[in-house]
Amino acid sequence: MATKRADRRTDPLTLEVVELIGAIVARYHEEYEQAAAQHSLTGAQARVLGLLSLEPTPMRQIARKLRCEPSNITGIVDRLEARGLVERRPDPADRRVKLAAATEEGRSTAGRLRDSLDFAREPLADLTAGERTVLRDLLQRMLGGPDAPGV
Amino acid sequence: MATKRADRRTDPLTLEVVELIGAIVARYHEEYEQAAAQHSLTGAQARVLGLLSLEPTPMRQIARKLRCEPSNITGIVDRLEARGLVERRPDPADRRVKLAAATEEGRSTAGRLRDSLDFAREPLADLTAGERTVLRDLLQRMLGGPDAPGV
DNA sequence: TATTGTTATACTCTATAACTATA
DNA sequence: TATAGTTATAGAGTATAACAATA
Repeated sequence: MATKRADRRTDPLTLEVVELIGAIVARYHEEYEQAAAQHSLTGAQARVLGLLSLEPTPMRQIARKLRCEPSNITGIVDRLEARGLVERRPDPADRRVKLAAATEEGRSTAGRLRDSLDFAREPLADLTAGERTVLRDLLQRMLGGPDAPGV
Repeated sequence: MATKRADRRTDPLTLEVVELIGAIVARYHEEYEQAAAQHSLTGAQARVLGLLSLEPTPMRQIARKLRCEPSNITGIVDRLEARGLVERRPDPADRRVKLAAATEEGRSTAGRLRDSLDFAREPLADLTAGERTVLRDLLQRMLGGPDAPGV
């Protein structure tokens, strides 16, 4: 008979893939922190700056995207602002809101940081286009891709 | 002519896979911290406890495996020890060394924590054995697997 | 009343430097 | 002298609770 779904959660092949994903996650994080440090940024600062380099964002929304308490964002943006990478602007539509926005220098720093994040790009370059397509599709399904039920 | 390796670092398909890996990393971390919190552990405490549940380990070696300074391990083990999950033992071979070891309760907690880390296992169960094999091979090559040059 | 951002507080993680006890 | 573990210190991230300004 065919393998049951429950069995597929604990079989050796699955555990092997779980180990590999753990290794990928550890390495990704390490290289991300390293790249941030090369620009004298902490990981959290780099994530916020990367977000703001795309578009000005209310403090509360930054917290939602980073999945942390809004009170933490105050300090992180304070430190980025002190370095001239970010500025706070009023929101014309709602005077309670403050929009955090990357400055010109902030966008430049964010861009250089993105370019230095070679971890994922570099090893992927060794795969053929076909292999990368397969990898993309499998990862999408793992995350609950476009075809996933309930999305 | 064929696509050059350098181009394969910046083509849309590669960037798409990079995005997906970022999403996997974010979700993995989030669920790991969540699982740790359910046992009233921080992420760092959970990682150390997981390590010690495998075998007693000198303080210095824990730091090397977690890639942090040895002085940090003192506090983390202190807190785990205060909760009875870990104990310090002398090393008969070298009186400078202290072996941190998980207690019976510590091993039990580590085991329950492992079981609750369903993120990777659960979505993988939706893939067939063939797909999981392909995924394993691709991830191995990304990490510089057995066939990688220079290993 | 509810929401936005901030402040105050406490805890943890982190790196650095100096200390102790061994080797 | 070199190494293992610790202590002291300072900066950063985190959650919680309370607050002022605005909606």
